[in-house]
Amino acid sequence: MDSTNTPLQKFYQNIWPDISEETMELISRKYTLVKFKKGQMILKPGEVCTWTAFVQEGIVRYYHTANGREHIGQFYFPGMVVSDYVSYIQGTESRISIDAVKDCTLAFINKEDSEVLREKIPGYLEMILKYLNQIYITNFDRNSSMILDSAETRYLKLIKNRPEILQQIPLFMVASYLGITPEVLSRIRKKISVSGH
Amino acid sequence: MDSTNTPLQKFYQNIWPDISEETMELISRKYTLVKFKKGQMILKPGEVCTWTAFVQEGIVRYYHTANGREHIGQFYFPGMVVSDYVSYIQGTESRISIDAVKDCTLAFINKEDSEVLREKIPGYLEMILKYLNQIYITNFDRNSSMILDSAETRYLKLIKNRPEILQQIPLFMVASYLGITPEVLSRIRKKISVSGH
DNA sequence: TCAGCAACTTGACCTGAATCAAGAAATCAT
DNA sequence: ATGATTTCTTGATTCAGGTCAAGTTGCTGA
Repeated sequence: MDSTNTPLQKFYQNIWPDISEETMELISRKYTLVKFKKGQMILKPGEVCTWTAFVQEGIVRYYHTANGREHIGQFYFPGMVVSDYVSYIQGTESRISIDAVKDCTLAFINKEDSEVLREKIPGYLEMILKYLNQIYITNFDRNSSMILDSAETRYLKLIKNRPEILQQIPLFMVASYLGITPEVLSRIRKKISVSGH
Repeated sequence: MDSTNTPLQKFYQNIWPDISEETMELISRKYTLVKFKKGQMILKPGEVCTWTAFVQEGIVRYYHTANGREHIGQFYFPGMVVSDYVSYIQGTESRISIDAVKDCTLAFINKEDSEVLREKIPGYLEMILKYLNQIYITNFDRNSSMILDSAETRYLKLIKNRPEILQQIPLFMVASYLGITPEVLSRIRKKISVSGH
């Protein structure tokens, strides 16, 4: 196995620039790789989420189901961390679903192992805090946009800020992520392609 | 000054049940009380937020301004922590406003003093993490509700989960917090008072 | 390679919430 | 107290986005 350069290791080296070889090694050993086929469920509502995972390859999403319709909350690309953090913290039954948008490989670590790392590795807690701060900002911006911006503005911001989503995710899922129906997204795209050309 | 029982101290004792007298004393000394009159600005857009504060007394809100309209993001009651955490973390100019909904007293601590506490007090970082986890859940629930629920459902949940808001905040601000106009809130209330009796 | 299905588009119509306007009720300042 | 301002309500109308229906396009798998 290539000991550098995996998305997991890139993540740690990025968020924790002076991380030592030994620490990186210690962390890496706690993770277990699991592959999922496109469409396969990773977490179902009602289950308790006792893990967090890195996307090593492929794409994952989480979504709510309400009135028989899916509302996608986030897409996770290689290098990103995925979990139902609410269920994970509280130990409560998950109210969301997580599944594979494309064939993917995830690196899992369970709660107990995380706690071991937290106790053994000085600086691990700081790293978690730093990560949570990043997530806080990402979530804040996304939620602000949902409240303040029109559907068209949200779409334009998505093109600008997360073009990989447009390139790699089917439009009906992009629509769900934007909080609109596929029909409305189709009309927005038509309008922009006309006015923008 | 009464050394127990202030909202600040209740907060710490609650989130950190086995906190020592000395630690509590050390923390308390870093905070500075400031009073604000109803309507007075506490943080303006463009300023960098270098502090966090406890509400000791009164009510505070944060809001976005877009297209000349206010969108209230949160109300803070005694015992709650208020800050522009995005600006605080990143050191960037704030995009939100914080002001006093009622006359209030806040206990401020600045970023440098927080960092001193973080270095000196074992367990302080764990406490911050625990607090951030709470905030994560609160925000997640609120944002999910904004996406999944109708205006009426959001109002009914507010009555159930945060009755103090209905009791102490003018309706036009409640409407803004719910993401609707005062007219729509008025109609929802009328409908419920008819059907509910 | 082509049948079958899923994704995307387009049109017609509907609906929840916003907007505009105008009173009524409550609150505040002098 | 009382006039002025702010908040709340009600009605009429508009609008962004949703719904329903019917294609079209494009992918997929034997």
